[in-house]
Amino acid sequence: MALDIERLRVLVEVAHSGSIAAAAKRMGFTASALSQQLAKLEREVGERLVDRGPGGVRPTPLGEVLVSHGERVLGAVHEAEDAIRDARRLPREHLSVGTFASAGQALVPAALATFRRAHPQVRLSLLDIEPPDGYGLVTSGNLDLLITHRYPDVPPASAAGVHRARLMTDPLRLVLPAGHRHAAAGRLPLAALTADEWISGAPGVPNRITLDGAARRAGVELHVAYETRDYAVTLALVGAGLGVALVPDTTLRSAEHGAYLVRDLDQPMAREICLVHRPRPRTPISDMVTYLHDAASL
Amino acid sequence: MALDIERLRVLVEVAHSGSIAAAAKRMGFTASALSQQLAKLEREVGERLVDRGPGGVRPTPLGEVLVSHGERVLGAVHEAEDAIRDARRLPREHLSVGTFASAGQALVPAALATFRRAHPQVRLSLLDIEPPDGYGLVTSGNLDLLITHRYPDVPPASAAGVHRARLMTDPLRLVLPAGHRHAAAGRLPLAALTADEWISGAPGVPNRITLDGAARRAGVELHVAYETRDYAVTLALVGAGLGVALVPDTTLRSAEHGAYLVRDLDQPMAREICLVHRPRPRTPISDMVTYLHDAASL
DNA sequence: CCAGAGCCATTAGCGTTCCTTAACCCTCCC
DNA sequence: GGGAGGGTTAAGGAACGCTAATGGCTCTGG
Repeated sequence: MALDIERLRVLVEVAHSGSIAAAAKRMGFTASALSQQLAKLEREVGERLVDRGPGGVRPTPLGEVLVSHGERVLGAVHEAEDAIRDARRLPREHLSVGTFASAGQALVPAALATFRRAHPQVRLSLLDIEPPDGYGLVTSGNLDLLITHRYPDVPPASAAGVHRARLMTDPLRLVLPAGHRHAAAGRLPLAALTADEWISGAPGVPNRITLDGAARRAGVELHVAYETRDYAVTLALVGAGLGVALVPDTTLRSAEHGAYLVRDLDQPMAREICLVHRPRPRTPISDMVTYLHDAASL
Repeated sequence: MALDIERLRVLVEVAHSGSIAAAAKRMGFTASALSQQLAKLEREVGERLVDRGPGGVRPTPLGEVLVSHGERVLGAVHEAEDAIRDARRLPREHLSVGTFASAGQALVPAALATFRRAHPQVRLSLLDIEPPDGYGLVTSGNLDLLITHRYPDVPPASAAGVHRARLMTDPLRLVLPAGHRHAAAGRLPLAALTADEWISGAPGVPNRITLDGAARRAGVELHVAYETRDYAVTLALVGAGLGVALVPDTTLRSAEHGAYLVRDLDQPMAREICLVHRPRPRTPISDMVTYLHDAASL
């Protein structure tokens, strides 16, 4: 067996993109080309590597294995290219940063602005990546820097082969409608809010996992009436008096003030915002890490 | 810059083989093909990667960098292939072992015989590799197992990315001609042997480095009159009364007895025999490691 | 000193591979 | 039911990489 690396790259890109068509667009090929290469790879391996479904493809278990190994191969290639650049004293001309939606509002713009002043010649690209995705993109070198988060009770993604460090701790604060019956309280136990309707993510969304875990530990049952993962929508719903919610502090700081009150739970919780990158980052990646830490410490 | 991985493989194979022609033979291509691929790679990188000399080529400094990265890439590909084999429960059909010359006499044959009984369907290939070479072959996956050694005072090869463990300690013993003036002694200081002619390797050969280091520490000057790295030749020279030498114990045990005496230095020295392989070896590599440990403990 | 052997670079030419185009099948959704 | 998005298949054409042949270079041996 001799795996062709270009085909491996196709598999990885397809897995990252979620569909053959999207991967083809990213790579500048037609979907037909990728389909053929993928079929050939499956013939070589002797087993299906992706399940074709409507709306896209998903790797099979064996496909997952090969994707993760393929990411390591591509990562090693990227490191080789970086080494050549370093040895020849050539500057890096591109930097790609992935971030989750709610981090993009305050943290990232400030750091990006500083970066642009310091490295005007480096082309920046920003990519929306919802945790816990994105680790594979860092491993394969497609992504230079990933800004991700870890909510309480959410099992941590494996960071094998990459470096992950906490950027900041972001408290999850309690948001109540104006005029809520507990508006006078400073800190509230979860048990005082069992009669309220909650606004959180759908099952599986980090915010929801954290909320469910807290409820379980407090021995209470909460009623999630509205499911959204968008905190702007959440705040609008709270402002309309439809329920209560847990919202990260950074999101509140950059949000328009509305008809809601911010309080805290008696058992404080927080999400961690993390940076993920390949080991031993060099400039300009290391600079961007610095700027992000600066922005986070304000 | 987008490094082509097949060209990287060419570079690595050429570096390992020491010449384009030899690498071409190994890979089943013509020398012309590899020459072209190598030239194209150099054009992409923008700098020379190998120095063409008579009798072969040697990597430039930048070439060395790219070779070591290329080895990691190829190693990751081999790991991917192994993962596929494991996932599909397919047996491994080939195992390649590299060893230095003087280990092949007792240790390796015993282990290989056991291995052949346990895994008759696995094709074995044995390769002569003189330390400190061979680590790159393990990294790239071309070699499954490397039996190497570390002599005192010899700077250790970097084992980054691979696993190295001591297989056994092999004392370096003093060999004197029959009838030597110190034949009655059991242990001798190096200072007692400054009048003798020594048999050792040429400068740079591990045996010689160890001997020079010991002489330096003892504050004495030794006279190396005969240079050979072949211990059979060494023993024959000693037997002929031409000088004294340091010879590994394992070599003595598998050698024909001759007209020489075996004694020890008062400051005992030993070489270490080490096994090098990729991390997390699976069967049958792990079995071979076991058999080698068994053979070493006899 | 010259002939021969090795080794590498170059060029011409061929063969294979891979990509694109185009058409068809499928599911989902308005 | 038709359109949109996604995946596959078949056929042509372009590009890439290999082989073969030639020439230059160095070292070696008679």
